[in-house]
Amino acid sequence: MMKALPRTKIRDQAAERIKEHIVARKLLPGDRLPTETELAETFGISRLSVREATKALEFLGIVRAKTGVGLTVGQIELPRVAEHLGFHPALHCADPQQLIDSRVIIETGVLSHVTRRMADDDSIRKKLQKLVDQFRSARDLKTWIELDIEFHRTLLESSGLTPLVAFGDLLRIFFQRFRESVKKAEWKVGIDSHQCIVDHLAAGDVAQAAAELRTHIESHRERIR
Amino acid sequence: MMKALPRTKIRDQAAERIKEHIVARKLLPGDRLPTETELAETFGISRLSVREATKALEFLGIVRAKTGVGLTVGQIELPRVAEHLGFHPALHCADPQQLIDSRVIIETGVLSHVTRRMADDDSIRKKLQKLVDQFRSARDLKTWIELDIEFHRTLLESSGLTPLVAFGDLLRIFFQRFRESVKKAEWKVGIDSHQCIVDHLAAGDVAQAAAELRTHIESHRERIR
DNA sequence: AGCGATCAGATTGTCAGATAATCTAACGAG
DNA sequence: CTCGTTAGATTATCTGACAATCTGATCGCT
Repeated sequence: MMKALPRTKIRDQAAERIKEHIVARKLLPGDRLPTETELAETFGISRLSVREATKALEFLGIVRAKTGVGLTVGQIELPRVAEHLGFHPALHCADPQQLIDSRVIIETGVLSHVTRRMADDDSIRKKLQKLVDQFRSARDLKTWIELDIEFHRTLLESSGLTPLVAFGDLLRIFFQRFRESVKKAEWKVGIDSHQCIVDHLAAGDVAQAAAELRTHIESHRERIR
Repeated sequence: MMKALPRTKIRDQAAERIKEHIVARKLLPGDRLPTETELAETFGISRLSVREATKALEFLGIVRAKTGVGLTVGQIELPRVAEHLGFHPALHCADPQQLIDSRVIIETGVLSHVTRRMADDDSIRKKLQKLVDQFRSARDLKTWIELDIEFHRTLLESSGLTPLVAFGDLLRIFFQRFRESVKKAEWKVGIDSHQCIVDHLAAGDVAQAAAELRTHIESHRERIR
């Protein structure tokens, strides 16, 4: 199996060896890996150092650990990785205008997928409509924010494109503080926009829905300049 | 500072708290974090459990540790992430068709930004053209792949929207294996597509450039079904 | 005064030994 | 046959400790 270790940080070497083991054996998600104790013996290191390595790999989904059972090969899910993209300088230091532009591109870009799926599944329209109705009867900023977020997320989800849902979630985190500065009158406009977007989508009119959505998202532009 | 912990895996909670701390304090790369011992005291857990959390974060670059000094904030570096994720594409859990759709949306979505900037800065066109020329004179798969990646990345970069560049880099990691199965004749078609895209962009024709780019990216669709 | 060497203190890296928590399979009772 | 219990296996977390590395302060020499 694997041979004992040379240099650098012991846990990093262990992590590399585990990866090598997975590749060499052509292991797939769900396949069993040696136990922590076995790995510790094989590498000639402490079990806790093995754990440091496996927790690192586990963070990315490469390895799965189950108490009482053992270690298995995991799988790498894009949304989980995307989640941490928030610590990438491009997001962390992003210009607010870029956040707006990025949201516009993503959200208008998925609309053709939304309308196509909406044509087959009316529950999509119903779900969005329900959010608009809830928004209309909401009375405080906190709820408006939650419902606005929910609406836009549901829109992305309705496309079925999980990578973009993940990315939208990420942008949302950085966008949060801008929502908090929206005035009461502007939230009312926002409700009408959401309704308008749902109506255009229901009619299969991607271009009009996109135009409305763009205007809606860009309404933040002046306020956050 | 941070308060003591409730539930689930203790190390995972610790990792989340550390991330929250970084975000709440608006910490930047290089900024000091509490020491392992301090974190252990604050969270009311063992120092080794703190280490399991920090090693996980360190694997992605979010945290840096230096013997004798302490912990600092790091940042996500996608080449490092790519290395970790790319070692065994069989572990990737991302629907290929969704990757294609997402790429189409992102890359066509930035084109109006590219043409606008290209009108003011001819070096953008020159840079893209140079990549096409290099592509045309390349003779092996590895170089074709590199240049294709470089072209698409440059396209995103040319928009000036750094969040989308980072996200495009992430998508690329999951897309890598599909590039490797492209046949020689298809790479030649790819070269002409790149040229066509550059020409349309130079002419300020976003719609045509978008159509060509969509066709180019979607050329993968049948092969990776 | 400036430079280099040494040392003390701080912090991470790794370990040994141990108990707690969770899962699975086997066995026994109804 | 089904359900409950138990034993064994393995991960989750802990205490206590020493090793390795870094940084800043101090001292000695030129």
